[in-house]
Amino acid sequence: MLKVGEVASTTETSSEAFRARRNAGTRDGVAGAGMEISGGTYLPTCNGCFVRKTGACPGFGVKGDPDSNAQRGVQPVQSQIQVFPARRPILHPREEADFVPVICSGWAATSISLSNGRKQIVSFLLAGEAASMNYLFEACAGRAIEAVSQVSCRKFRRNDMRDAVMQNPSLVASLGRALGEERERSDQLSLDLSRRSAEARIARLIWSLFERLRKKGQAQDSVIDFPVRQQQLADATGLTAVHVCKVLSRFRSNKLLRLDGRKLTLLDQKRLQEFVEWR
Amino acid sequence: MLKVGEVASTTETSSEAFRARRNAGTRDGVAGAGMEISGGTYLPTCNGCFVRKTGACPGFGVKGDPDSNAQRGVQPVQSQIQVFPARRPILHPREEADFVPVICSGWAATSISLSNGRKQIVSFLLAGEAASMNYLFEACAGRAIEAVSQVSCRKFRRNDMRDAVMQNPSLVASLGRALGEERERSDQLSLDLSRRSAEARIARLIWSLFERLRKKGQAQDSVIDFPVRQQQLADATGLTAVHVCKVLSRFRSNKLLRLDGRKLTLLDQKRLQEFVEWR
DNA sequence: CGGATAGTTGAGTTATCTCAAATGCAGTGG
DNA sequence: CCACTGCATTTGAGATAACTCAACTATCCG
Repeated sequence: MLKVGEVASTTETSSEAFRARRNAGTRDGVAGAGMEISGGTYLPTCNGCFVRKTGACPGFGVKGDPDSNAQRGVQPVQSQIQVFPARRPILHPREEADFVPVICSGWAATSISLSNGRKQIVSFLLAGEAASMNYLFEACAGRAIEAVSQVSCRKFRRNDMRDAVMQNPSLVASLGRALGEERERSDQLSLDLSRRSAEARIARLIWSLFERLRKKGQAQDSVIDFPVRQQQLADATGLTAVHVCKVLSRFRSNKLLRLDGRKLTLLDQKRLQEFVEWR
Repeated sequence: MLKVGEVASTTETSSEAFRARRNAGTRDGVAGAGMEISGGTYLPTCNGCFVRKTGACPGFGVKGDPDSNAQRGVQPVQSQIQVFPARRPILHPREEADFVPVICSGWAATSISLSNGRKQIVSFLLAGEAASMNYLFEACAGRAIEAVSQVSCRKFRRNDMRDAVMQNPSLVASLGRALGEERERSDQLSLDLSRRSAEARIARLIWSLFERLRKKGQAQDSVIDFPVRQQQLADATGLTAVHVCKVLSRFRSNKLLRLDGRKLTLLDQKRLQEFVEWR
């Protein structure tokens, strides 16, 4: 069983962890945000990310998986899976890494920082998301990745991964779509930071995280796990932690949402969504 | 001779314009910012962009061009070249275009807008720059492109272009590098918008534009053509035109730069560069 | 239980915005 | 060549969203 800090190097061996998860996960048809084992250890809970389609993920290279390319004779790409406790760095901003990092469970964040400590979180990464398609080509210089909640992260060998994608037109198409989504998000981030009010930025961030989890089947009704600190919300919205706090309490008193423990409940999706589209 | 608004469809025919330019351009070894013809018409002045390496640009598919893949038997990709007057839209934000736009001469800007008119310029495009590598895969939904100065823009058929790139490993590598640069720039933009002062944003923008032109050999000493309006500087830095004006006049009175007519002179590169690295 | 981390609240400051009026500059038509 | 129009820039005065600082409380974790 995989413990915090342990590394499992693998081409196809450590897929037991995945198989265990998948069985547990599909038992009731709902994928939870993380399966807690005695002692707070989490197992991967992703439903498969971009890599799954390539047939390169050992977690899904299992016979009979309809989404897997295993049957088509694609070889899994060598990878390591590794577990990080919350708030720990996963990848340093100047690390010349030759791998593609993928979040298998938990929440992570990618950020860039000024030397005076000021920081911008560029994106949150949820279970089943590659950090960025850019890693297929080269390390994202300057970007740090850190764990928000406890995270398990799989690192695929870049060159093998890239070649596997390039030789398959339908994967190239997926790559293009993924790159497009990244671009769209980063455009919207710029627009948020420059032209939207603090309220709108926070509402939009929360809404988009909720939507992403909902699409993965990880929202129960209108409540989601929300391990993000206010300081991190501030880093993601270009605000101050103090100001985030004030806006959030305004939201609370307006009955837009509830946020306690590490659970987030959307109480008035309609009004919240107005922020998303406008202002 | 190509006039404003005219369209030249071509696979390799309209390369005369390019050949003319190249001859003129290389006469004294310096590429000017635009070759003025009687009546204010400009001809392309790029030194070749990403597309040149693919051998797909008819402007450079000429025998004996060492950078060209023409000798290696690569077919030029079908394209149209088109001239736009300053301040005119080149590509509408929701246009489902099946081509890759490349700026052959002049300045353009890509931007995204809110429905209330607020706007963020995501990048300036200089002669010899593709609008974004994303266009190789799909249209950049939501992004508008508009001419800043007079622009000539070549549009390559997307699918042919993409296939040409994908089947050549060294082009894939260039693509990766280009995507990385785009990511880096958009990361830095977010960081600017959220965490840097108005002074720093403007100084950095000006500095980076200057550097890009200098690398293309389009800076005479420390002066460049600078067709950008203050409103556009504001749209690019997330500020107000009024505030941009105030910051610029502070820069002027501090003898950091001169900016009149449509010429920009950097008077104190050292002090300006301090903004670039810090704050 | 104690120390560290995270969140809350209030008071005062400031960078940037909005509004408005004045100036300059380029292009147009007579 | 001139008056006229429309856009870009400049400048000042006042408003405000978000910031900083600081003290306090709540929560987490060993």
